[in-house]
Amino acid sequence: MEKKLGKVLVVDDEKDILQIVKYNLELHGYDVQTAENGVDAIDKNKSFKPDLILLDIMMPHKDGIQTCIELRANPENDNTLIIFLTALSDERSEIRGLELGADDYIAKPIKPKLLVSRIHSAFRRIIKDDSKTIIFPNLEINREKFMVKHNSVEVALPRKEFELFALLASKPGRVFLRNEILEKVWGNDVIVGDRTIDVHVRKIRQKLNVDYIQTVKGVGYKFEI
Amino acid sequence: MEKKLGKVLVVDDEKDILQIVKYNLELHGYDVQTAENGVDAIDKNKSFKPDLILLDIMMPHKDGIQTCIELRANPENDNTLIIFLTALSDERSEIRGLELGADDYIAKPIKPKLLVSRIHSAFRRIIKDDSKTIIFPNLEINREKFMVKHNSVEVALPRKEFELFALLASKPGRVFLRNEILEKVWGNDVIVGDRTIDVHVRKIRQKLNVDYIQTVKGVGYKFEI
DNA sequence: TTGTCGATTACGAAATTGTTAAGAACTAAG
DNA sequence: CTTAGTTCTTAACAATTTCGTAATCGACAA
Repeated sequence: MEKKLGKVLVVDDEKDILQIVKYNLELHGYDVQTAENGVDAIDKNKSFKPDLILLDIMMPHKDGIQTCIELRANPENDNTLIIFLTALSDERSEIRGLELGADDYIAKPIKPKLLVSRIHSAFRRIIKDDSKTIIFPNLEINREKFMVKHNSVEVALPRKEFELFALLASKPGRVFLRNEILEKVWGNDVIVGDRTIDVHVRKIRQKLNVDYIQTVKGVGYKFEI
Repeated sequence: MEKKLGKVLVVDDEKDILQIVKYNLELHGYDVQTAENGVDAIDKNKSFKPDLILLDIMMPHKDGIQTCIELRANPENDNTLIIFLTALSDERSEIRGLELGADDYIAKPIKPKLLVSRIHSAFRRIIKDDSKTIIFPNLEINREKFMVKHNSVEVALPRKEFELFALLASKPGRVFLRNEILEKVWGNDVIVGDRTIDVHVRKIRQKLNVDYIQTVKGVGYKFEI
């Protein structure tokens, strides 16, 4: 099964709309569930835990605004995006929705392409943070946390060691020439001896116990899982 | 001086619009600067470092789309929101803008209330993290009361210490560079000595007895429970 | 065997952070 | 406006960690 981009819960009382939206989002790789009213939406949110909720404002059994308020009241949903979806294209309700903690607003009638674009855009904001992490089985390198997690054990690497390791891991399998490493980790103008790199490599190997870094004689080093 | 909500750079070639937008945003507590074209915008972005850029699409000297591409190419602006502002209310350009990495889209003619709402909403996403109370086992950080409750004992921290601690705790595990800390706790224009951060860290450690703050040499500090 | 290249080790230099105390800058109360 | 009490910043020095080097060892190939 193809990996899904993210989970979206669509809430609207018109089945036609649910269908159109569901179809279009699934086409673009999202995992979609639907709800027909606010009560239903809050239930489905609990079980499905979507990343994003598309919420119609005008609905029987708890309208979208009320639903939004309730969702936002629960800190569990802090990271859930809420986008209102509504026929009321007047300024007032748009403002109200945004003030209530919604993240965006899409006016009906729905234009599929625009819808998908907005949702892509919304997701881009969510996943931006993860992009700074390089993940392998048993190994996680987080540039933001300056941390290497190896077999669920966090290992702290000093700056040079970390930068060297992260550089190699950024392109697994690719061999980095010694010159290249010097240039990227130490900078073009700093001059350090030949053994410096080796020593750092050694320290990394020592700290991780496993030999992720392989020597390519006469050439340089490469990262291999 | 009242504390500003955030920094906004408004880019448009029509001076009327710049004025209207600037006026309305300043009225609501934002720190606003303006630019009249893309080239100017990129300059001002460097010096002003806004949190959000309102970008007109149709402009002489580098249009908004091109400007957006250039801004997004620089990882320094990863956390800068970009909202397009344009008279082209057709679906096409809206999609294009969003695909390019813009975060939202506001159609002209500008309705001041709506504009302000959207911007509030956009900012809410940025500052979501420093809202209210951060809770961990045995530790509770309350931004409103400026209180830290540690093992059910309330500890009062002075402002700088509190802000520093709250900043680190807002993203547990993540390392904050010294620069980042200075910028966020002290502000971009204040210049303080090198040992200032250390001294504050020490005082926090002292008052809480437990070492929630860890040093990452050569990099910065991080919070870890 | 010998030469080359990387691995390893230990040590001193350099860089960075920790600690302390003093006084400057602020605040709140009178 | 003064005073008393905090809070903030700085500076000097101590402690620690990281960095780079040199010396030596080991593997491998010619």
